[in-house]
Amino acid sequence: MAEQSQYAELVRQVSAVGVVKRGLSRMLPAECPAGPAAVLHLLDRHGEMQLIRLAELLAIDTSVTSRHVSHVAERGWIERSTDPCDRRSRILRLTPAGKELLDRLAEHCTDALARALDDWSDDDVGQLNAMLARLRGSFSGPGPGPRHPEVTRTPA
Amino acid sequence: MAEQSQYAELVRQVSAVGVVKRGLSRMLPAECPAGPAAVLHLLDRHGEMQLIRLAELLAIDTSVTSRHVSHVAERGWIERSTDPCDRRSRILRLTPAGKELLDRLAEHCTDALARALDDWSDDDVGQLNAMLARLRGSFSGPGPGPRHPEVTRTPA
DNA sequence: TATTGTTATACTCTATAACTATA
DNA sequence: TATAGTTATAGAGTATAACAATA
Repeated sequence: MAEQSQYAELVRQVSAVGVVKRGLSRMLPAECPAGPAAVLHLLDRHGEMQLIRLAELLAIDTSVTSRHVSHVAERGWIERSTDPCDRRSRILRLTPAGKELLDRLAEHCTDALARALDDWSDDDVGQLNAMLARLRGSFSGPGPGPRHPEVTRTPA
Repeated sequence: MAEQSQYAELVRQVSAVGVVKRGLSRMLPAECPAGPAAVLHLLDRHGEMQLIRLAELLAIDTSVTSRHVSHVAERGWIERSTDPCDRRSRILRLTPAGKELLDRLAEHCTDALARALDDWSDDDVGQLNAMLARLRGSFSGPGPGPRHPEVTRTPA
């Protein structure tokens, strides 16, 4: 159990991760922004899957996932085939073109990250990855609690 | 210097921090979303300052900062007084009402975080904070490199 | 009736660019 | 001319709700 000042600092640090995200986004081509890129990455890493599972891995709503998926499907980077076992669902699979794009992005991002993080050891990055994964786990668990209650509002 | 697989994982982890950010946002009242809340927090922590300095601390554009500041100023949580030394700039200062709101938010968030992170030690949180700060530093430095170049685009 | 996926709508956060007022 | 701040516009990302098709 940590102290309150640590929590406040954590909230600030998490908010400020936005700068890093935007930095990473700028490495991506306009045609394939961060959301769609994450779709390609997960399909490559975990293999073909249904949309609902993809949404779980992305930790976002299925409606949003559906749009990202449409984006990459329209460009031929993935294909959607109807599941013969359950014709409601569609199987999402990376195409060779998608794999090519992904490899190109990975290479490009690696170069840029290697420059930005040249003083980070492999172990440093591994530790940060582990802590972020743990943080996410702590938040997806029983839920972070209810929405903030009543606020004494100053009239607009 | 870390390996490529670690970088790829880092990109995913950073993207996925969004879940945590949204979890934190849900703790906030509708009247004071995350952006404005960060303004209050920084003014409390660093004392009165100009908008341009606030934008630096938030690591966002001054135009965006200006809107967040207007949001909290309209609700009486901060006051903007013209700097007598330089009448172009305005001094931003937390009001007692703003301080009250902030304390209420801090208490509420601390409770929720204490529940979500009950198995994190003070040291764990401190380490994560330090690594996130370092990560941000690595990205604000000489710049993460140029935008992604040409993409062999599949016709839409 | 429940589930998979899609679409419509709205909100937050952000950047770029054009503008005002002051230095 | 340059700087502090504001506003207009646009884009990415998200959630909620309503909907279609299938189970």
